[in-house]
Amino acid sequence: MSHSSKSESEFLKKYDVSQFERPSSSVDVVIFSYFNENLHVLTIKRAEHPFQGSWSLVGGYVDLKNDRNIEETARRKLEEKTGVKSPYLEQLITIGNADRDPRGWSITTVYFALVSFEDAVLKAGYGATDVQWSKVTQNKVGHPLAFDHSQILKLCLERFRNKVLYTSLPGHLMPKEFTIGELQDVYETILGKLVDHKAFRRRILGILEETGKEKEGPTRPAKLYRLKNLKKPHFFMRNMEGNSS
Amino acid sequence: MSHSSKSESEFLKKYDVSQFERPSSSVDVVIFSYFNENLHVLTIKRAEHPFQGSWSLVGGYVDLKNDRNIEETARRKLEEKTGVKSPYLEQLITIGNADRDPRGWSITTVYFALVSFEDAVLKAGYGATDVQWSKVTQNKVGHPLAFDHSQILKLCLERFRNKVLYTSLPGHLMPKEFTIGELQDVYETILGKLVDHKAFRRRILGILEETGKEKEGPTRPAKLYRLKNLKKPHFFMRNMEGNSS
DNA sequence: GCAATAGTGTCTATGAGACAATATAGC
DNA sequence: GCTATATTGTCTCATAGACACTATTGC
Repeated sequence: MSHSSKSESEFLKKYDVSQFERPSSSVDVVIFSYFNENLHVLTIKRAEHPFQGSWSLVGGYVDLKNDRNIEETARRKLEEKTGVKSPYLEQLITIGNADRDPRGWSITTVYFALVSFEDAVLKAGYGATDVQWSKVTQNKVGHPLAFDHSQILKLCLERFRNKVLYTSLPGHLMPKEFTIGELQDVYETILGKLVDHKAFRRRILGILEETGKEKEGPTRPAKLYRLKNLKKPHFFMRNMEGNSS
Repeated sequence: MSHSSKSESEFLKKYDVSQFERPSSSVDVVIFSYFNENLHVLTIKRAEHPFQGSWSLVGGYVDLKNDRNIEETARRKLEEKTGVKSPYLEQLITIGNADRDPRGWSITTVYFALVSFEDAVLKAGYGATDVQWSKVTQNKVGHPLAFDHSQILKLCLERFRNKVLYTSLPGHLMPKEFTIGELQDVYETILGKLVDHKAFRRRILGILEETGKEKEGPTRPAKLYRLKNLKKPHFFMRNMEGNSS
């Protein structure tokens, strides 16, 4: 501690954390999953005021006693509602202003998570009377959301959609083993447009590995793949189509 | 207010904002500029504890009375030190944990800004005894930084460097009019490697417009350009070279 | 055989990398 | 002329898009 000095430690001893008014600090997690040919986002029905009885995204206050950092807050909330322990989790943005919460100045750090539908076991838990997957269509869910959560969802979808153009992120929405066709369906749903299957295969094959198994069906069986190096997502050198900026 | 109800307004009336302990909320701004063939970042010498007398990035607490949102906090801090009113400003990341500030749990939202050297008029102002551009070399400045600011700077440089591969961001470090060669120098400094000049011109010309003027010198004069549509930065469809992920 | 889905072959278009060639200034 | 820097020409290479073609299943 080269910067430390007697006067600094004395300063800290006398420092009063409640000296200035602080905004509230929360974390929201936009949890996506894919099933029934649709993207879904996890929503909870709020048990308490404000917005009691409204649907909202998953979120909560940072727990200064138990969370070591804000990402832990996000993981805790996510596991509390879905039971999923190591999802794809990425920090999206932080929104802070005087108006977003009727209780006053509020700052929220928004994460977005991708979980496989099979892995999630929903549980309302503390603060919620219900929890459910809400179908995402047209940058929205079918009901209004509390606070500025509709805006947050929209922002998140835009970022996700853009990132899908040059990453393998949708792979994290899949079960452990899947066919290229199934993965392409997910890409097409998220992007809202069809993708050439030859170009898609060529591109995506680089980050998949064969399982040796096949998916049986009423027509020609498809090879089952899994994601290669699950550590970090892959970034392609080129975007898939129309640049969105 | 469809969600509102008598009980909600009563709840709000009785709501005590100091009920739960809150972390401190600050904003840090990594302000970059380019001159003397080097990237520089703005640093201030701290007037107060903690880290009194150390150099640090520009930052400060959110002012609940005067800032309408956290981006305004960032702009306020930036203008306070540089006088620049509308720089390129982008939110980078939010870091929150119990250890980064000796005063306790602290959350900071980090922005990064690009300003033209000519536009900045430095002023130490409140909380600083000095302010200066620190030369950036090897992901670092020449002196230690307070708090976790060295880490934040490194993170910021990595993100910036990566973004330079597919955007026109370095254009915001230039004076209003500049030559393609000058812009290429900036790209090369940031990336830490040489760039083929033909490929660079081809790519960058799409987002520049001629001023009709030329830069005189001891050799062949170079055309002066300015950035096209100053509104939003351009994203190229392809990266410039080795993908960094 | 047919229908349906899986998977391949192959041509074109775009734009980056490499690098040689040419242009224009001061001397 | 020579030097230095600016600017262009052009070949190659990687990879996306388009789209026709072949393969394998159930019926």
